[in-house]
Amino acid sequence: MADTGAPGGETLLFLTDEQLRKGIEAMFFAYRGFTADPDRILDQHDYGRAHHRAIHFINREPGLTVTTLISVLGVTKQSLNRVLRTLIDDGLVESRVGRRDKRERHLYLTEKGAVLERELSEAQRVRMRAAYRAAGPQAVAGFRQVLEAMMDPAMRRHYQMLKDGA
Amino acid sequence: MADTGAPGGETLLFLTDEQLRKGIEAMFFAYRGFTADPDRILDQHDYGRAHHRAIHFINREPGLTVTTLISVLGVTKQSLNRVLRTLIDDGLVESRVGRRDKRERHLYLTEKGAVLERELSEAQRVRMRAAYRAAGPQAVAGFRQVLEAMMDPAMRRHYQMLKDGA
DNA sequence: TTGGAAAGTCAACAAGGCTGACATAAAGTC
DNA sequence: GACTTTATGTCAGCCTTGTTGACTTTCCAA
Repeated sequence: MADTGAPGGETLLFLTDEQLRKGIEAMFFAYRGFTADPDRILDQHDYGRAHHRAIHFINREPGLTVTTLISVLGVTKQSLNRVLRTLIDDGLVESRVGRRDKRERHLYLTEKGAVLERELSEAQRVRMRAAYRAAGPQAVAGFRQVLEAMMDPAMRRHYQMLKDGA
Repeated sequence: MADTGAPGGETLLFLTDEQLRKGIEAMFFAYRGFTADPDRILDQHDYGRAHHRAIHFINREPGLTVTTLISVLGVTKQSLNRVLRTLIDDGLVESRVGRRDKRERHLYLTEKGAVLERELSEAQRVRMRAAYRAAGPQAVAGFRQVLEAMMDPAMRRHYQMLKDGA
């Protein structure tokens, strides 16, 4: 498919179906790379991607409640619970009863949990760093802009909230 | 975590752990948006994401063999076969015996398959288009550069091959 | 002619989504 | 104080989609 013939061909070239398709495929292939390194580590520990995600956000926002984590991850409580249960039983995550509201459970990584978190995130950062370095600062800015625009509003809110520090 | 104190602080700011983490989270949240619209359509048709992926690449490269598709998708033949079986039985995909090598099966979308493909990819393009438009051409270029750098070499080869037209 | 590649299939299993139902404790409301 | 709502946990069952392993058929190529 060639240019749509829309006015300003050059500047709108990036909106052709062909360009969009390339973006779609880039997302698909890149996401595979994105998860590949942590996946290998998780395998060794008998954990899955779901554990990684929980660990990531508990580390990011220590003391967050179960409800918040459910909302960030976009899964059901039953689904999260299964994962959380093993992490707590294995001593990677601690669940503390809320002080103000005793119904709430606040989640924290234990030292053991923090160790795994660092291992996972460092592996992921290595690849990210290489990609950033290869592409350069301008590209990185664009990368983030497009990704942000691609998020659902609810997800963008979570992202923004985490964005500028806890 | 502040600047590493490395030389050229400003230009290397995008390589801090904090910046890398934001990129990681952006990937996570954006990928959810990326798959959300097709997922809704697939639900209605009683298909899953795996079917979408197969349909996408068969459309992209009509006549590709099962082995190639397995390699592109990065799954086992048993896994692909289950998905492919339903698509063939439902009349969305046609499997033709190879002319030169009769062991090979070449995959094509039927008209019915092409209809669903267009529905799915159009939904995905709508979001992509909006994101591209919001971010602008420069950002899009950067987006693609970073994603490309993030891929595993084997995946990048597939991407490149598809990149410049079939 | 024989070895190996491409494909298909069967069986079994696991991770991680989901829904529905039900239980408990703690808050909040009237 | 009784009632309702919220947060959490848990049991049971289902689905998709990934895995491994075994075995078969077809057929190209050395």
